[in-house]
Amino acid sequence: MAHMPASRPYHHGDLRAALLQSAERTLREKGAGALSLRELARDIGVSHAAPGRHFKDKQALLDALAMEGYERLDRALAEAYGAGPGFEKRMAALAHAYLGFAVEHPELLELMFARKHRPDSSAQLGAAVDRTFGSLTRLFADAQESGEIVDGDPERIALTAAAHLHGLAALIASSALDADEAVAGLDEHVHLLLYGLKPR
Amino acid sequence: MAHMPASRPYHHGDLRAALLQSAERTLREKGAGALSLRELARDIGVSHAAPGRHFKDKQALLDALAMEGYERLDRALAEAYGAGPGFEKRMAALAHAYLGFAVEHPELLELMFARKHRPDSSAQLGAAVDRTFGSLTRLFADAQESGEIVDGDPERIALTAAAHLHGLAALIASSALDADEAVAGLDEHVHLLLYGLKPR
DNA sequence: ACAGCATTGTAGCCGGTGTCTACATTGAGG
DNA sequence: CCTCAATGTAGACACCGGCTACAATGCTGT
Repeated sequence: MAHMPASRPYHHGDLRAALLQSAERTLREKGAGALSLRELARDIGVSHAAPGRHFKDKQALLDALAMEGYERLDRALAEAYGAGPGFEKRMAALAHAYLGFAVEHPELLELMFARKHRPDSSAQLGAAVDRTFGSLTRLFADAQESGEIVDGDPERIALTAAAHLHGLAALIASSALDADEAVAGLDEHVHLLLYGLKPR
Repeated sequence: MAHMPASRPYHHGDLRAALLQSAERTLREKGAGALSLRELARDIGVSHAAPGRHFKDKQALLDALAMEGYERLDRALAEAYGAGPGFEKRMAALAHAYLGFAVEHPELLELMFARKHRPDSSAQLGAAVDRTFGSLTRLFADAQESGEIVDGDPERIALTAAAHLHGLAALIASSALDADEAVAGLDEHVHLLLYGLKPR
């Protein structure tokens, strides 16, 4: 089927994907609060009840969107992790990747870490969070073995770095912090994280 | 009108405060998404349009709630700052105060750092953020003078600490991180922040 | 090939919501 | 005491999410 005829077929083909795509667009442009299932359906050209066949309710759509966000963020972090050998290089790459994601998709980040999820989705999303911070855990486990990082519970150390990055990202996403400024000073931030606030 | 049983006076007296109080309650109990102006009005016993006299729209109410949140957080941080002399003591107290707030009022924290605010409110809220992190800035400025803290742009140093704390708080509020666990390991986190991840 | 059936889309309804406007009641100041 | 701004009310409107009954479609087993 080369082209869609003037009259749409009764079945859309892949409504679910179309909904997610359109939803992501309006999320980016108008924010999560302005997202309406009916408007999505109108834009796509199906009836207002059609989305209900693919998402149990609105929150299910938002959760699916959040999952997509985690996948994207994971890819970005994994790519950064492979940016080359060397702990500090990788650390800097991960930091830039995380903040870059926050700058490019602030609404999505907010959605991913929103506290309102359907109970059944929250398990998947929790796993997604663990996966996301997994790159960090791996990085620090490796660095600890080679003695580049202080001893101690690796989980806690990874959490320290994760909290630091997520804090910056969250402040950017909530526009409490100027994005460009934060990115510009990011290397210095990473340095402070690694070497501490106490003089050496 | 005829039927007013218990003869509530036509004017409520302080509807604005009552709205905020009731809103804060439902925010705590059912979350921000479940907040309805009409329901608030019903609970208080006024007509559905009465809230409109005190808040231009729903977002204005939420913004006012967020402002209250900042005031509370500021008080908690100021109190922690006065927890006694000594940089490290104050730092620990601030950290516990911030995370305590996140544990007790996760929905409020999310609301405070939501990215959807009325344009006119966002200025006030931005100022509130600065005020909130002001305690940190002050703390680090003092510590820097007495040589307890590494040299460098004090704003950036304060932001490092702020990001760290806010990251932990945000992860708690989004229930991506277990609250008790985070609070239990908080002193260790502060230590890592101060002394860095690199071995000394 | 084709009958049966699960999947997907439709139309209509319901209760609820935010916001607007016209009107009613009140209390405070000239 | 009289006016008038502030506050509360009632009704309307458009929209939304979710449900149900129904229609069109396409897959699968025989």
